[in-house]
Amino acid sequence: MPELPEVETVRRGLEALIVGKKVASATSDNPKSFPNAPQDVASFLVGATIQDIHRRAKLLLVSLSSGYSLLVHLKMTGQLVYVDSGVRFGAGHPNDSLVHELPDRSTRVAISFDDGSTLYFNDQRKFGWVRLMPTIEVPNIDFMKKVGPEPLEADFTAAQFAQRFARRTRTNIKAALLDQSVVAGIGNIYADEALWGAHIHPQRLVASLSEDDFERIYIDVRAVMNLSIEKGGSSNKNYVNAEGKKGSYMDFARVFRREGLACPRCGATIEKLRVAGRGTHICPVCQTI
DNA sequence: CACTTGACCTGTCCGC
DNA sequence: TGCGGACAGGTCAAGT
Repeated sequence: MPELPEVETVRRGLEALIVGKKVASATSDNPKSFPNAPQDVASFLVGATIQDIHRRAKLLLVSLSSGYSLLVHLKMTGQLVYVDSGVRFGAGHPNDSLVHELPDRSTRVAISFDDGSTLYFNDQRKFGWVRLMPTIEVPNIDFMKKVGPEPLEADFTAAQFAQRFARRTRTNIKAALLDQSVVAGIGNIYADEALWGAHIHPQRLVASLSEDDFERIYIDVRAVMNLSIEKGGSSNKNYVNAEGKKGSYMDFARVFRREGLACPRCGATIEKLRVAGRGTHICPVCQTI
């Protein structure tokens, strides 16, 4: 599911909804989804107050007054949905059949607050996870040491962006964009959207790209991600924000999941191929090898 | 090291 | 209507 814009949308929602709340109880039915739940929940989660919500790449970091943090990775189908009394999951979506009560069969973790509200971690495919660990240790985890820079930071330049690819010259640009250690937060949707914007074919070898090519990719990565955050992210299927509502970026997508439709720039028919093991969408006229 | 592929899971869709 | 296979927004652990 969620790439940087979706995780950032969830982060902003949670910031408004749960900061300052005190945890009353927490349950998990699936050890894979919350591995250290049994031993640490009672000691470091229950009774703690939510202090703030940060994001690094696609990872959410919820810091607690106990000195511990809750780390959440949504992977492909994870959702964090806050439910106040009386609010139903999916409410507000045009398709009424999506509206139902939580928890449901994809609920893996439920964290309840002392005001009666609950935060649900739902994850159909069980790839995502929640982990509790001391806040002071967070910067030392492998993820933090390996992950690349945040592409939307104001001081992140086109030259720095291009430099990050120096290590990945023998592969294609799509695989390199998806590599979280190069630049953080880009996933399958925004890789395709940005490469279309930059007129670059996803199978172009990194070594063949010019400074000018990198600058166009840099500009488009930032443009599509900023637009998506503004639109509340992309909802292909599972993604919803912290209030259970879908994002609308897919209404603005130019190539992603638009195979068979017209390229909005030249009118040619958009094609789907497989690059770096992922479904990949291109305009065969605008993007040539 | 850099690179590729398959695995992790559940659900849905598409062709027979 | 049923069944098998491909595929789905992301990482990992293996292999070369």
